[in-house]
Amino acid sequence: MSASPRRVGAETSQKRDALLDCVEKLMLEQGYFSVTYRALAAEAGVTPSLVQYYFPSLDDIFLAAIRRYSDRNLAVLERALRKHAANPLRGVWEYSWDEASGSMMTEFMALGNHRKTIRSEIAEVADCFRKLQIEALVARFGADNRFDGDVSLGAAVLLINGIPKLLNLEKGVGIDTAHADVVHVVERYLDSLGKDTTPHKQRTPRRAKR
Amino acid sequence: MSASPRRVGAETSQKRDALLDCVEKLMLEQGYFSVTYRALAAEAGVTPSLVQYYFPSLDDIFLAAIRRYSDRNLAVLERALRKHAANPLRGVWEYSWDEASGSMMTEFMALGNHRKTIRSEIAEVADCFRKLQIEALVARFGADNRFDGDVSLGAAVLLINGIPKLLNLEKGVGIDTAHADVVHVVERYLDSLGKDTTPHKQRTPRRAKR
DNA sequence: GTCTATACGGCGATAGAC
DNA sequence: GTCTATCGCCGTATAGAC
Repeated sequence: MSASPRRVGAETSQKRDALLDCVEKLMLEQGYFSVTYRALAAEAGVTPSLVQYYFPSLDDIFLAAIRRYSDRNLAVLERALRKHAANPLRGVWEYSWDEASGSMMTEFMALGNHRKTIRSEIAEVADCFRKLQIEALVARFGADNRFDGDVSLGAAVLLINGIPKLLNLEKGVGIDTAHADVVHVVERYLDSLGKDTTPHKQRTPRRAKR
Repeated sequence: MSASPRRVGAETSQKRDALLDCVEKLMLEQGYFSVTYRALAAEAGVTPSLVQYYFPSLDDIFLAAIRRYSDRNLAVLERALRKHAANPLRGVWEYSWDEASGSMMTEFMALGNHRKTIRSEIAEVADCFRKLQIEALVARFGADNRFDGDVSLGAAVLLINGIPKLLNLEKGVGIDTAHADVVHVVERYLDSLGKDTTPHKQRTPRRAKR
């Protein structure tokens, strides 16, 4: 059907993979804005045209980068959940913290703010990761558990995932007021969950309405 | 002392203010990436050179925009805190939600990720705003209050401020799973604070260690 | 399948003319 | 105080060499 004459390098190419390594390096050291065809080519010691041969547009570069990065992260998450099967929220916390400390994800999210294709990819990946996490929580606490009688599994995942991101975001603009306090609070809460033999402890006896 | 020959338009100029209006319009409608000299000039009906006359660099544009925006927001925060003097955390919540829903602040934070001058300005503004909020909490709960026996005032401000930002960030990339749940949880918690006549209610009797 | 040379229009920024 | 000309980047499309 397509009549496009444009030719693109194979995904199995070693050079392509080396280029993606350089993309990550540039993103971490100088931010996504510094990833240009010319800069990337210089970093990898190839011509800009070769970069374009493997990645026809900048979006293709970032898309490939986020996919490789997510695949790696998926393994990390699965390991964390397996390791903390008895207290999966701690697994979620450890993973989220890990992910947020490297600033790759922050770069991707910033990118996603302004590139439609990146935005969709992030949404898809995040959805997949969140489902995995909820699955682990359901296995441990039951599908309609509510922490403290109020907080649904989905809400807990969102918060435990989001807090490290939030702190990292603030750190990125030079703020770290009360960060240690927040970490301390979460840590204590996670500890209290882990010590129970019952699936979960409702710290208030009343039952949530919905 | 300075020998810079560069000449810059007066800050009191009407044209300058009109340009800043257009900056906000462009940022809200199309994102900060769309704010270019040429686009801004076209929007305002002037020549690109005139824009550069008032704002020698793009940073000057964004800096002026964030300052005008923050000044306006400061008034909003002060009003919210005054309105909810009996339950300042709810004031903080309402303000934060308000601020996060318009995506101006998200744009600025994304900008701050890659522009040093913007980053410093955001940090300064955020620090000022946070101090105001903590001040209001101290007046109501006392300086060393800890919600639920664990959460310091600073941590509470960070979380209540950050959650709307977090949800907004996710919404920006197309995710809204469990958002309603989180909002519901916070709302209920704020309600529980407001109904007390005592400064705060410790939902668990035990006292935090530190 | 790999790789390159070249060209185009838009960009931020500067120097300097009116 | 207002505005133009110009420079060196950028993304990317194309045409074609090996």
